[in-house]
Amino acid sequence: MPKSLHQRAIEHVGSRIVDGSIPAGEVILAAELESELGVSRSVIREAVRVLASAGLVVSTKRVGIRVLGPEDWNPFDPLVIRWRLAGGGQGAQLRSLTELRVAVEPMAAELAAEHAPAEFCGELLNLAARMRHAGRSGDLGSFLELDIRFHAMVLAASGNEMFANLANPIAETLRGRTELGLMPERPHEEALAWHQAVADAISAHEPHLARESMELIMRRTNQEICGVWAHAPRLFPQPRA
Amino acid sequence: MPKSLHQRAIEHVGSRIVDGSIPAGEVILAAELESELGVSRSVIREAVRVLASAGLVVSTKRVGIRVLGPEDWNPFDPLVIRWRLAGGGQGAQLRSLTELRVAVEPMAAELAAEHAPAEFCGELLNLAARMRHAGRSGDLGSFLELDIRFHAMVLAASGNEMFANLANPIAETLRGRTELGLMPERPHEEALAWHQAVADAISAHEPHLARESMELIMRRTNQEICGVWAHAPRLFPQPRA
DNA sequence: GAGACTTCATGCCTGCACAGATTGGCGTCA
DNA sequence: TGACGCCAATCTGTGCAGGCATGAAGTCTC
Repeated sequence: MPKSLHQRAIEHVGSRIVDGSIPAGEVILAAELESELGVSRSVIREAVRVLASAGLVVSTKRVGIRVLGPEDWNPFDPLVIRWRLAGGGQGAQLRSLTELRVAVEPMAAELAAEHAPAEFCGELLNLAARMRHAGRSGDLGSFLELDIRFHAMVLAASGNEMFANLANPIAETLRGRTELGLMPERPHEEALAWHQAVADAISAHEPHLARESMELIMRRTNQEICGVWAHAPRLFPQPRA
Repeated sequence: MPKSLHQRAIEHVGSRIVDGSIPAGEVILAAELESELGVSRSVIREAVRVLASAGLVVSTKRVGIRVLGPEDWNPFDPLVIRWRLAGGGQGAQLRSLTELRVAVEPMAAELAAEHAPAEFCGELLNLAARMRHAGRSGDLGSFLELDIRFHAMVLAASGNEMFANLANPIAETLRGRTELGLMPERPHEEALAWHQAVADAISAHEPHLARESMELIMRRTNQEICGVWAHAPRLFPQPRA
């Protein structure tokens, strides 16, 4: 599937910046990229503009396109997240996203219990039942996809569009977790019960119970993931802004 | 200060989309924008590419530049957040950001207590002391700026770059809250004590205490903000993805 | 209703002029 | 001699104008 030249240019440069192939501080010239990719100026210029909007580069006259470091990247940019998950900084990205999940999902469950429309409640109950079935029969592939849809549904049901927007990176987190073999052979019976409890509490409009049930899930998630990547270096910006 | 034509084009089109002047579904032509802004194609094309990366538009051959609706916007894009805060959707944006704060900041405080380098602890204690002084003397302007720096410092001290990146929108949230007169005449003595407790707990490396103290702050914040904007409509995407 | 044809806006390319930041040379002065 | 300040050359992104290619939408025919 040959995408547009524009997208390929973004991909080519952006992925190399995020995986460290092009170090921060490096200065590249638009003309270099033109000949390197065999495309014209307009393609390069438009791609650079998009990369600049993600904080990956700044372009200044007479000097060129300066590559910025991780402290300047927009960590919520979907492209940045994807490139980080694909490359070497995978562990740090998974840990960051998991910490975000642990913070956000209990709140999302609480809000969902207050505001979720009926369709979402029905779908949540449906998903919880199917998760139990898939989990008990050991169908890990189906379980993963149902798990993804369950958590995306809770985030959407919160009615907070920022929460809902985290569904995609969180889905990638869940996929990454299973790909790396951080999941148990088959889901714990407790986990199945907790998901059911979340769906029940949201459907019954019990915010406090929904939050607590989701916190149980997140507590285990946090142990599973953040323990593994605890050694990965943390990024601290300059204290003085 | 006349910015670059590129930035002005982004601003012109993007702000009109977010504030609803250009409704979702509308199709605009690049040629229209050229004559409307009196700039050349390259400027328009580069601007459209950036707007497309934020999910505001999609451009397809033979049809033009189609404006997308709020459900497709990237709610974490700094430009989108700024435009939403500037326009009519201000209330919903403030509520969303506040809910995000309430979820994230206790977790950030917990992580900060585990990982924060010494410089951050010193600065936090310093800021807490100055906040108390400014708060008791009724200097609300200074208090606001110190409050912003305090919360930004906690987020940075968590060592999670996604949390740290929320400092700017959260700062705007705090400014918006005071501009709209949602703050008390002078800060409550309790609030001053809670901020001090957060700084103390982080400095003493007591994660649980840091989280609980921050939760006290957030609980009040949530009451102050989300109560006011409770009526604003919530955005629910389609349950079926 | 299926397929071929026309249409038309974006995709992509190229040449040119301009603006502004860096660099280095030049002259001045201590 | 050496350090400083000014100015001009230079280099690179910014913006402009125009061209052809592409492919999706609509139309027409069978």
